[in-house]
Amino acid sequence: MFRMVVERRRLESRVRSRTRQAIIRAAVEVLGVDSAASLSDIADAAGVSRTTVHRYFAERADLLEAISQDALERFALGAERADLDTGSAAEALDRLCQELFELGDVVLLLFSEPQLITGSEWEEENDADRAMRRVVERGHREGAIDQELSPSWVAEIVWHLLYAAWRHTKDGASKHESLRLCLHSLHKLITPATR
Amino acid sequence: MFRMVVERRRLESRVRSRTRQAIIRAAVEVLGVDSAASLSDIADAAGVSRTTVHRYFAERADLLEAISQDALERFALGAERADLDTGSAAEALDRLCQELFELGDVVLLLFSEPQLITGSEWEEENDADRAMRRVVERGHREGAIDQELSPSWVAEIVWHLLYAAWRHTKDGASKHESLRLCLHSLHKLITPATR
DNA sequence: CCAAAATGGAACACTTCTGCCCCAAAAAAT
DNA sequence: ATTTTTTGGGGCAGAAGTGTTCCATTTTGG
Repeated sequence: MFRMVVERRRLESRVRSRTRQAIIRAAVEVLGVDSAASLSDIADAAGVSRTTVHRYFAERADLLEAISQDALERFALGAERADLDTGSAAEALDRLCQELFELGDVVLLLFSEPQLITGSEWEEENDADRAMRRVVERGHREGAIDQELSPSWVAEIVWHLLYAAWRHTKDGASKHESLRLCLHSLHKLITPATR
Repeated sequence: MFRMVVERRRLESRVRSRTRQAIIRAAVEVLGVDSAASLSDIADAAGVSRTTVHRYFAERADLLEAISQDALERFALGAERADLDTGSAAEALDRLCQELFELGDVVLLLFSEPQLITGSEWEEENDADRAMRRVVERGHREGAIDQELSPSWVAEIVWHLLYAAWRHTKDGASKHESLRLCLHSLHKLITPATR
């Protein structure tokens, strides 16, 4: 009896959490194309009524906040999956890029909607950035990454290369080719100058 | 008598053209920060009444169109000033970057408001892109630019490096240091791999 | 100084989006 | 099978932005 009461509301029901995810994903997709899209547009894309959207996210700002959170979590998960402490720094950075490349639509949205990343949780270094910094510092020590390039600049570049690659796919290039170009460019960039 | 009539409306009066410029510049600045800014915001930033904005640009879309045109012209002017046929391809590309870097706020806006570059005039290669392509092709012939990197990819990268550099300044870095990093990164990127 | 050009301010109707409410229907859980 | 959960649709009031008009005022140019 007690168990029932306690467990009943501990987590969201699967139905609700699936619906919530669907709305967030749809929002990312739609807002990526038109950052001024209305909640109706998002609801349609999610295959849900506008009423339902409001049930999950009372105000538009709440939805945006949720998108922001979701993005951070997905970035963190990608960084984790990249298993950065294995192999050379260059290889680790490669794997990180490959993981983050999968999140292209999120990257696209964050670039085209800078308002989203003005929250306090973006002020401090997020998990992906922290992961990048660690790899770059390791690369510096191991002599695999140009010392002229600060970790923050490398991070900036990585995000932009990912963005560029993703845009390249939107222009018709294959995902594989785009990712290849992205990694090739990154390699040349970070390789220390031969002297 | 005839001459007066003919010349009177051949061009806009200096007053009008100055006001028009002020509105466009203000719009670029304001929309770069918040792409959903209202016409009132833009009018305020331009030091002009909303009525006046409407006098110059009947609809919001007309203002956006004007911004788009203005951007194209400024890019073209930058490409022209870069004097691309002088010196090595790498040097020419450097100069082009330096010119375009001056247009940071425009680049910022175009990246954060992709809707702006969906017009037909952006479909075809614009002057800056064409200029880049020519330089890259020259670099390929002269062996100064990695043949693996297609002109379109180099162009994509250049825009992103410029954008990254401009964002870097928004994060507190000096313009000079940002530009230096941008050019340094570009050099490493385009230099053919030593084999 | 005078006429024309350019601007500012206020008001107006119109549209769109938003946030909220209620109730009936559908889906899921027990 | 029935009870709870979740959803859809409709309506409604309020906010905000837009496009337009009219008139008074300022600025410009001759």
